[in-house]
Amino acid sequence: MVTETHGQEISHLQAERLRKLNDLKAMGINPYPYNFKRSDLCAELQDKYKDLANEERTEDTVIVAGRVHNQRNDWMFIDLHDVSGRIQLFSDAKSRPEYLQNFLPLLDKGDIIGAKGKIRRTPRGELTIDIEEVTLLSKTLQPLPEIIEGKNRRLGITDVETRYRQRYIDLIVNPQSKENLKRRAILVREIRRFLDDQDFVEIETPILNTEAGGAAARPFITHHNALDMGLYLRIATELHLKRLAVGGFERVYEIGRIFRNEGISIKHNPEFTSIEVYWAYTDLYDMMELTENLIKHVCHKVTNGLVINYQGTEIDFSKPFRRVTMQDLVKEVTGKDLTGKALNEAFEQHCEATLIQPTFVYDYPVEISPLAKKHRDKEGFVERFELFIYGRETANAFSELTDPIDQKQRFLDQVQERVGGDDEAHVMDEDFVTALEYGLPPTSGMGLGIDRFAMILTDSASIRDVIAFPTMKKLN
RNA sequence: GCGCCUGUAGCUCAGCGGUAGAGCACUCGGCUUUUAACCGAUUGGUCGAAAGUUCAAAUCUUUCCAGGCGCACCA
Repeated sequence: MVTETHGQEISHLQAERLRKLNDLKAMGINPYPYNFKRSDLCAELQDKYKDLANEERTEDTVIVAGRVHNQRNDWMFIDLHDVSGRIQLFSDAKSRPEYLQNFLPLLDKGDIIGAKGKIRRTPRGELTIDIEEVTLLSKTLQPLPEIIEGKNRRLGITDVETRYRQRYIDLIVNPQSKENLKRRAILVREIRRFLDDQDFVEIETPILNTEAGGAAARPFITHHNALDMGLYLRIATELHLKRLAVGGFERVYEIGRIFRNEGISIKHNPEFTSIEVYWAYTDLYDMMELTENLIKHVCHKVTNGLVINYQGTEIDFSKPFRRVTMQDLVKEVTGKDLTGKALNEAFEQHCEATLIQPTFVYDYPVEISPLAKKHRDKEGFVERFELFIYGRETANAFSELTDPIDQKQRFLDQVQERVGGDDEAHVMDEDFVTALEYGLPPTSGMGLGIDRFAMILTDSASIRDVIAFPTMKKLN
């Protein structure tokens, strides 16, 4: 049977749910009520009664609420899931009250319900609530993918397009997807906690800017109507945070969304989240310490350990991270002693992919680092490091360039490159140079890709598995 | 942007010139303290879209749409 709702054809599965919805309404039941008070979460009950023996009953009445994931034997057994976990509900078809006999068959898998009853453990060892009352809290009109769990049964949906476009379905039926986002939330929380505990201050800087600076990347362009003015979405938070350091915020950071108008891949999403940290009166080597400690802290809090498995490869965060200069590394791998852009190219081509374990690569050529301070000893180099994990750049840091005259010249060099056809070269930021003229203390700065770090800590192959709603093409 | 691959029922997939299929889900009946419950019956499709070749197209060709992977770009 195919009928219609708001102009769209619907399947017989949806029609069946609509029929049940109407039957419920005819019974005087509001399928979308306003609130519900529960006494316990499922996981709390599982823990509280973990010592309850098989076949043992209690007189403890509890109230739970959640989504119906499965039912067996004409709603005799119901698997109910809430944010914490699951519990089984029981209602004997032979002895249940008439209203339940009429009401329960009008439910569907996926419906949100509340239930009240006494706790017991079945002969098979399943903690169960004997239903006394059931309340419909939200009727589902869409059929859900398979959500029955079992050893030989595949779970949920595997179609990645559906998973990304309709993440709510993915989250309902695929426990791993929910776990990834939970872990990401812990990761972000622990970064904040680690920095806040050391008196770093989080400050939000503009996303809309008249110029997109602080990185080499193509920006997104938008428009402000009232001002009739073109604006760019930020490609980095760097230049604003350093202005804050000029203003006296000696320890400052921002966790925020960055937008880069570039390709999409397994490790690139057009919008992604970075953290940038600026720490006055310190240099690159202090920042290396801070970064290593931050990563170890977060890894421990998220995974409960320091040795993790990523895509079948063990990654060990427990030992001191390797530290090697770009020149030494390139020489080690290729036997060549290079400088400048050639050094960086050789590094990217031959070395990056080999850096599986956490590795700080430092001392970068000045040509590719227009915001980093010149190396105190080595001509042609800057004080910069990048942290590589699983062959991927995960963090990037400098002894920040604080000399306004040098900074102006570096910007001018970038402008020349832009004129020469490099549309990703940095743009001139006169006000930033002016800020430096007011005095930026010696400062180290570090940026870290939250999404890529989250991939590592959730064992996700794709960046899209740690972004709730990744960028997708419009349909039709 | 380029190359390779994918798109069939709510979900997972088979079919690859000859009437559109399976398992699970849904619905109905049976049975009732299950653990993928079980037994039986039914229902369910513009085979991503359009055009072409053919007596005949899910299947072959072309174009388009969406997605995946790799390369390029990049963090």
